[in-house]
Amino acid sequence: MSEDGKLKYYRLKEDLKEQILSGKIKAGDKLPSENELARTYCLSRHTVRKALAILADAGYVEAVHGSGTYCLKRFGKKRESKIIAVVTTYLSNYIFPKLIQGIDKVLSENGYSIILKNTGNSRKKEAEYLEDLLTKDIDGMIIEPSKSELYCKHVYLYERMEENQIPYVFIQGLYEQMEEKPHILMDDCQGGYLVTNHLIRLGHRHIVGIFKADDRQGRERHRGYVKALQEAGFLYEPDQVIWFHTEDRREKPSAALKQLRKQGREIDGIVCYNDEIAIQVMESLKQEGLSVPEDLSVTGYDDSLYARESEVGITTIAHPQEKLGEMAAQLLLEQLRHVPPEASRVQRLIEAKLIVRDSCRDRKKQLV
Amino acid sequence: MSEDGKLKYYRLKEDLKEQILSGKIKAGDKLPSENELARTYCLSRHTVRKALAILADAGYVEAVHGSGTYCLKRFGKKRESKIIAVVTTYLSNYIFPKLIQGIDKVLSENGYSIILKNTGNSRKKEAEYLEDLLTKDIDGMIIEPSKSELYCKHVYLYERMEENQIPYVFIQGLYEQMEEKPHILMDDCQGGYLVTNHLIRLGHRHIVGIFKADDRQGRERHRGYVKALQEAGFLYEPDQVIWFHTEDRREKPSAALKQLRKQGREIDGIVCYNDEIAIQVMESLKQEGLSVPEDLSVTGYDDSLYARESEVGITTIAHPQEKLGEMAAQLLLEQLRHVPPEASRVQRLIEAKLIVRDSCRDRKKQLV
DNA sequence: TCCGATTTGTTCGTATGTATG
DNA sequence: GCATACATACGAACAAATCGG
Repeated sequence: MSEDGKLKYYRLKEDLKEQILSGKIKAGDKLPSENELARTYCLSRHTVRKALAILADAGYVEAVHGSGTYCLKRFGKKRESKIIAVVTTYLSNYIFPKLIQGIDKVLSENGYSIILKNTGNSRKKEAEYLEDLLTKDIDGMIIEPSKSELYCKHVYLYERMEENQIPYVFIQGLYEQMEEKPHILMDDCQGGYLVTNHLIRLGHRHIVGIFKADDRQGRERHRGYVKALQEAGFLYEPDQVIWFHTEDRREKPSAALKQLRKQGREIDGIVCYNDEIAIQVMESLKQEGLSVPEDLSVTGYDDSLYARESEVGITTIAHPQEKLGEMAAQLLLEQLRHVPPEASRVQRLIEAKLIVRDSCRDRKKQLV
Repeated sequence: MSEDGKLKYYRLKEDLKEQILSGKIKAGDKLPSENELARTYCLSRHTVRKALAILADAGYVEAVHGSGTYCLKRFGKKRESKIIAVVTTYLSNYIFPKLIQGIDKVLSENGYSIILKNTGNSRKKEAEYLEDLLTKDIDGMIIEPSKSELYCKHVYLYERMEENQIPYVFIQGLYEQMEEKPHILMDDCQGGYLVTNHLIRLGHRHIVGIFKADDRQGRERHRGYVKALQEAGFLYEPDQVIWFHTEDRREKPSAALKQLRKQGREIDGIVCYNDEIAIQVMESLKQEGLSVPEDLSVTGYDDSLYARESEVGITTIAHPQEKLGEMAAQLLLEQLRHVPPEASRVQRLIEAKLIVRDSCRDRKKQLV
């Protein structure tokens, strides 16, 4: 019934819609007047009006009393919903509050609401939510991709977003195939470089790295770690690096470290993926009777509460998550305003900053 | 123009809408036929159809070909939007992530999306957001009231929510005038009782309390503190309690405590509003050359990272925020399912649990 | 500033098609 | 099959807003 091509108003409606979608009628164009359409299509004006009413209701055109009927810019979207979707991986993550705070600050100031989606770092969930969001009436999206180091199988969903004129901004991570899309990232490579370089300058020579294998941050921090080593003229030994995954994050790092030490490997410094891992490692070293920083230096990442409040303050990397949130929101707003004919290709890296605390020792000086 | 009462179809539409909203026409009722309406209102059938088309579009009625036009159940809401609004006070708060995680878990499992609103504990913002949400197409709301200890001047907005068939659940706090509304709260009184009683049982006699004056939690924890003192037969001295506000939370507690000690007041235990205050107090005591728990015992509240990771583990109160979130979401879902003829009046208190760490000393034993 | 042609908005009458009970 | 009710369609008239002259 709803596809009944016999109905006159339906055929006219479809014909006009096709002309709009194909570009024959462009945004802002004035449509033929009702009487003119009635003449050319051999219909009564009433029937023409019915077809136009449906198109107006669906947001394709707008009738202006006394002037004419005009084709709208963003077909199919009646009005701005003033809703932005924010898709994140973890809510439990200790950096999430800062991030969402930054996003909320900018967006709420501009009258937008946030719809929150949490993937739990699952690709399947991400795809599911993107599909759901496509059915909803959102104006834009800020997305932290799940397992961003893996090839993305649902690029088509992002393409559908673009077809629906829904701009989006990547944060924290980015799929390889989409590196030109607007995004805001932390300079994790630089952060990894900073901590490693810090240890090297304090006279460390045998620096183990512990990194997360299944996200961009892990890979980037590792890249910085390698860069610092090579710059200092040290040989990069893959054996010296421990890789862990989301699933084994609670045991793998300390277990693998014990293993390394059992193999008789000399270690004087450990660059950890983040503060949580640093805490875990320090706990494990303590149990083995080693003290930080006297016997071994340890660095963290994130400048979280762990780093500030733990027994031995952790030397770590601060990265302004709140600012990242703000910048991502700002970038999205720009995209919304310019109704981009050619999508603006803005990408930004946010600088990391070294925070020196008590978990690293200057090995060039003797212990007192 | 949109309020033009001169237009016939507009008047008929408004008249029918009024009859539906007032209950004269009930859900499921069959409306008079188009011809009948045309006769009784002295209109052409076309005009009647226009009015009915608008009502159908707005979701009040549904026309069934060959049968008649019927009044729908949830007037004005076309379909379930599957969106729930979550209104919180602070995003920066260290308990927010747990809370939202619990809410998200239950709601996303049931196919709902969350729209997030953050009031910054401002009444004005809360009212503003409620108005905004009323225009949006949400199915329900979970709300943490702002400055819940003050009288609520915008109850009318909550009444409008009910008129629009949008159920809501209060969490964390509750306005005095709305104590029968569905809510889920932490038993803060019990928590305050537990820590105070713990100190008393360890032989403390001069227990100072530090509480937040501008939220329900502060008042309730204070109530528990008083209850424990009275139960133990101690005199409750108001001078022994320090009240602070959101604005002076960073200085007031430690400053007022110094003042008390300067006045020569004997103190052997301090019950703090939360872990953050406990950390602040412990820092301040340290500067004065006092050690915790040897010289003074201190308790916190929240079982946050501060309590777990600080130098001296803080004896504190755990309250499962994630569970609170889950229960609130569950309660809201119940409300949504039952489409309550009489709003179900469910209220629940979640039990507090004492976590003993190292910040309290047993004063009945001598120090070694 | 006003006029008048054009265009959309409202309202009526009438006829026919089609689904329901 | 028939009455009833909604759906589509045509024609006509007037009202109200727009816009160029």
